Amino acid sequence: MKAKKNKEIFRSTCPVSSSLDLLGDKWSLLIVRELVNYGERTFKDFTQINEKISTARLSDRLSKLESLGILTKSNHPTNRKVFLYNVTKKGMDLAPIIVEFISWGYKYLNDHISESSKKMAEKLKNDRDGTLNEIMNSHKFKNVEK
Amino acid sequence: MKAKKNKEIFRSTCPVSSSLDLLGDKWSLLIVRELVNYGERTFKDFTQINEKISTARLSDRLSKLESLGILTKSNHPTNRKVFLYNVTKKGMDLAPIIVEFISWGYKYLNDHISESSKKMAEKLKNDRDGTLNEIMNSHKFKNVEK
DNA sequence: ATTTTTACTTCCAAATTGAAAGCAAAAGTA
DNA sequence: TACTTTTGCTTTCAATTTGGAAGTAAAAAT
Repeated sequence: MKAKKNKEIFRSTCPVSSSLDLLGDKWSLLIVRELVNYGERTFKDFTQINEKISTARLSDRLSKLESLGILTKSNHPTNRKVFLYNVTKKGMDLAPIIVEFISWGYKYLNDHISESSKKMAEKLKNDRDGTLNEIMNSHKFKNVEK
Repeated sequence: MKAKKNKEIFRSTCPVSSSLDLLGDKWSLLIVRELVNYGERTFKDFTQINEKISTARLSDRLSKLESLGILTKSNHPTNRKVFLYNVTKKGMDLAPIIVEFISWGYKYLNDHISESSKKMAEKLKNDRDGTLNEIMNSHKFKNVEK
């Protein structure tokens, strides 16, 4: 059966709104943040982030992000029950967005955020391009094979 | 009466999740995009954006963004029925985030986005810092007076 | 052989959003 | 001056999305 894909996913032809139509929910960018920070994660790892995502929602988002080509899902080499989630190039290319959220949050929510985030934000403030480059080269990413 | 403000606004002390807790709904960043692009808007202007926001939601978001200090609301000089919405420095500092969404959308949703967006995205690709600077200096912004 | 772990799914209440209609005051028009 | 239109909302309610708790099945660990 032919699944009807687009029930008007996109509100307009603006790249900002269209990107938000794909990623602008409560969790997608935080899942990407996790992968950008750690490179490879399991389902359980995601359930243990500070923001406390429910397993139902996590399951939704992981398959959505996989179908968007932002992450890949593969088998653990020895444990058949565990799956490994990796970021793709398309996902890693969201790092600049994440980084700008860090900088804005550091500037305007300073007394609320953690010390470790502040260190990262200060590093970004001193050398945005170098730090971003470092982040984007800190993990190998897997790509969807054709 | 003392309104209880924070019913746990923030999910964690991460600047990414905290920024998203303030701005990560379907409309806030698009309202900011409008102000970044045009500098000053009326309620009616916002109702005419391509993405078609309902007036109920627009009203919500404008007062929320005003209370966050991201925009200001002021009287029209001659027409007392019309209000003018302007971006503040805090709001304009979201431009880097918007700009990164443009770049990501241009790269990954290229065949969906408008020609004018593509031009902006190409300009950003050639000279990110210069273009961003230009954007951020293209409008005077009003700040909340203390 | 039994218990625990992992990665989910199911269910349903609560919160958020969309769409339409209504409204009052100000502005424009005759 | 009376009437119509415009503007910036508010109200209502159905539809969609999210949160939280519980359940499940297969694999791993004991």
